[in-house]
Amino acid sequence: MSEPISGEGLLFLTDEQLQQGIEGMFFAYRGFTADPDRILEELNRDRDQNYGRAHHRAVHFVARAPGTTVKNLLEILGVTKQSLNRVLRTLMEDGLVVSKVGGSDRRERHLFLTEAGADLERQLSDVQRARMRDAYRAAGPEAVRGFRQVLEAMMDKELHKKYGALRDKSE
Amino acid sequence: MSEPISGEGLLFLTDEQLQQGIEGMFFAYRGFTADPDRILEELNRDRDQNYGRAHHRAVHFVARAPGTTVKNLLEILGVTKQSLNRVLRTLMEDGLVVSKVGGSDRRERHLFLTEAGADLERQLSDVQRARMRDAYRAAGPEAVRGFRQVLEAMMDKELHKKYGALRDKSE
DNA sequence: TTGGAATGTCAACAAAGCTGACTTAAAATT
DNA sequence: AATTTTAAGTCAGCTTTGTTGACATTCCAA
Repeated sequence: MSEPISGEGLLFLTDEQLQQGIEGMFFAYRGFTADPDRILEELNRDRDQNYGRAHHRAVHFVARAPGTTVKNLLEILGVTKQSLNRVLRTLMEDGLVVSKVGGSDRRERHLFLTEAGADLERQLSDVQRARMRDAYRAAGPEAVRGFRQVLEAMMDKELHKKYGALRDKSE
Repeated sequence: MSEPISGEGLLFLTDEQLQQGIEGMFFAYRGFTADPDRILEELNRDRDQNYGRAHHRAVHFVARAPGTTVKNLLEILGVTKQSLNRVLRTLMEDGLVVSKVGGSDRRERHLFLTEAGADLERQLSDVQRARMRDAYRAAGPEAVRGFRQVLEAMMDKELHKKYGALRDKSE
């Protein structure tokens, strides 16, 4: 078996190497979501309302960009407003999220976590960060840089820029 | 703003850095699945039966480990047999997948792609590999190594080992 | 020969996405 | 001032993809 050759900046990538990257993403994403999924499942045991990944995502991005509008959240999550609305409604009913009428534009609703919402977010965030931290530590700082670079190159640039702008505004 | 310090092998990871990793996974996974999703949507236009990500995953792993059993596929995909069965049934009805009764154990069904199945798989695989290739090229060989290392560290080790064993057998 | 494993199937349900049609309020534009 | 557009929300209905639970069949292995 001959090793793939990589000259300066030029990469000879076999289909097998790419395929392994693809499967790496698949398996890693599974690991990445496993811990929050488990926590939500446990929380759902007692309760009537069931929270899933959609709720996690909503709570995550509201935590990260407090005061963001529904419109913004829709763009980031890439779902329809009907779908998001169902999620937000339950979160608001349960007192985890509140919406405030916009100051300059009163059509807009700005979203915030309540204390209870922040608590849930922290629980989910903690385990996910722990997994990420362990992976980073195991791979080392050089690998982390590379990891970030490849992820960056794989995502939709427009969307990511938009999100970056949002986050800056919300601070 | 002070830069995070990283000594030899020791990483000081701020929550912000980890959070960015988490969001990197989220956005990158979206990009990662976007192209196959689009192709499937186009194919679904004309047809009666609709294929989605579940079908893509099934076809992908059958292509990668030809002759694998339903049991194995269940473990890899992490879904119930009822859920997988629904997907496999439509794929078999449409002549994309065939199952053969096991030689040594006749309870087992070994799965294979037909020519048509391999065609679909190739279509989906091509765009996904193209995206991966572009990302790899943009990030460079050093980054790719790091990327693979972090993914490796993030996934469930047992599952991945099991999958590796399967692939080896199927060759 | 019997127990258990592998597979498949039926029914019913839930989470989370979708489209389409519509309302309300407010901002923007003409 | 009137109209159009935008933001948000709602209702109804549908699809995909996951879940349980119950059950039948086949057939290997103890």
